[in-house]
Amino acid sequence: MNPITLYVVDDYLLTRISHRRYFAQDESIKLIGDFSCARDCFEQMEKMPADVILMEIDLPKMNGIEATRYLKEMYPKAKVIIYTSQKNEQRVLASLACGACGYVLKNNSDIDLKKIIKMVAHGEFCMDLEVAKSAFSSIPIPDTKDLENLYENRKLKNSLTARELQVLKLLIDGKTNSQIAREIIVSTNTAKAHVGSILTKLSVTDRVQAAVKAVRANLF
Amino acid sequence: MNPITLYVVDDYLLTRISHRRYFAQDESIKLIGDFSCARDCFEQMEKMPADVILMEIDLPKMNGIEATRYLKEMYPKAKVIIYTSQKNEQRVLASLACGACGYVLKNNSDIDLKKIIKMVAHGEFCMDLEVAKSAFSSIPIPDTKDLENLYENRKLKNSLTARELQVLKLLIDGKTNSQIAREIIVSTNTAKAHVGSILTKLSVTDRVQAAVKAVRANLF
DNA sequence: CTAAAATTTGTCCAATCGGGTAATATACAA
DNA sequence: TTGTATATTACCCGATTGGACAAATTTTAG
Repeated sequence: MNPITLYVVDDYLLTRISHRRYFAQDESIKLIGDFSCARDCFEQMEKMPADVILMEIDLPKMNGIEATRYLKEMYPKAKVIIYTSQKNEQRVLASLACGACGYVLKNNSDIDLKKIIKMVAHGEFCMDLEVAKSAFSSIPIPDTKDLENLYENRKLKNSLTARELQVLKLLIDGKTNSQIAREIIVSTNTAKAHVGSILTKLSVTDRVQAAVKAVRANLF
Repeated sequence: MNPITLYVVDDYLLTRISHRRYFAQDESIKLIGDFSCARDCFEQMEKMPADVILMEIDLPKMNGIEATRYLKEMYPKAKVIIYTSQKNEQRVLASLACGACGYVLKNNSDIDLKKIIKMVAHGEFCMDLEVAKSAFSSIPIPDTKDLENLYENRKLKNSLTARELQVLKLLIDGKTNSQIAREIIVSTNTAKAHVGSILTKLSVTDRVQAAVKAVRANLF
């Protein structure tokens, strides 16, 4: 089995040196380069792409999240692991959205970075449990009893007709009844009627509540 | 080091048998019980809590996601790994919200379940990369350049005064101007004025758009 | 084919909304 | 101390909204 090739991007020299030591006597992971900024890493990736990139977020010029997005776009097979000291929820979510395959905290002496790198290289996604907790805390707990309608968007969607869904989407865009009417080429009265039945079906009393309910249910 | 204790919950007998074999000759992971339904697992947990529970989702009576929520409530230290064959996005999100520490696909011959169990027991969060991709696909990619305002909810929040935020929250609940006025004990005119400046600051033209923008930005 | 559901349009009316303009009071910072 | 931002209230007006009721046409499903 070929060793896993690894790049490290971290602007702090001592961190890079410590990484070099840490991976030096390892057979299965080969640290083939370390960089103080994203651009240097990109250049090297062109010449010799690595399997895994260990990425700090706080970097000069281009930050690690942006760099992750770029790397995933250019090298979809490359695995980026965020390795930083903050577990800011926004940053975690942004990292996940940008395609990071892991998020590990520096100030966690307890973890085995090598094992995580191997797991990620092997097709797993890994995070510190602590990070996962804070990142997933914003996911609402659904009605766990009904597996088919966990987040009830299907229930909602199913209760509305195709036309009503179309109208609801426009309603969410903030359109008035007459604007909606113009868009779907019916009379204002018709648009009003559709909105009316949407309100009834969603059991709300006005379009604001309807819009919020739909957005919260992730209908659009 | 003590071996990791493990329970398996899966209603399919052959799966349980195959697990027994799989973990039989392992020193570091001790499979100390397997159950065909959640209730049996709960009973046993009372007598002897396990470190890790491997949980199918599709179970008779109580499903695995509900069971996960229950277990995390009763035994916060226990680690639940969802082990199932579907990667339905809703189910993944629900599992994460309910505190699962992992989500592994059955039909992935390539993975090393033992390694994952060890990682999870050790305080990591693990998922198949495939699962992660589908689950995180709904997270919007933020403005990656501005680390401080990744999801611009802070930007939004900062531009509004405390009073306006209070009004915005009520607006999102679908309250009318006069209802808002009653709640914060001011005149209807005042409430109207606040709503007006909210609309201006969010650069939208009506309260529906304001509500949607606020909800989308995860302001509430 | 037939019954049910969805789509369409209309009218009336009271309530609500958003914009504009303006004035007063207060608190906080330069 | 002197602004600048915030909070408060008021009035007017046209546009929009939601409820209620009624009815025609089209589509869909049994």
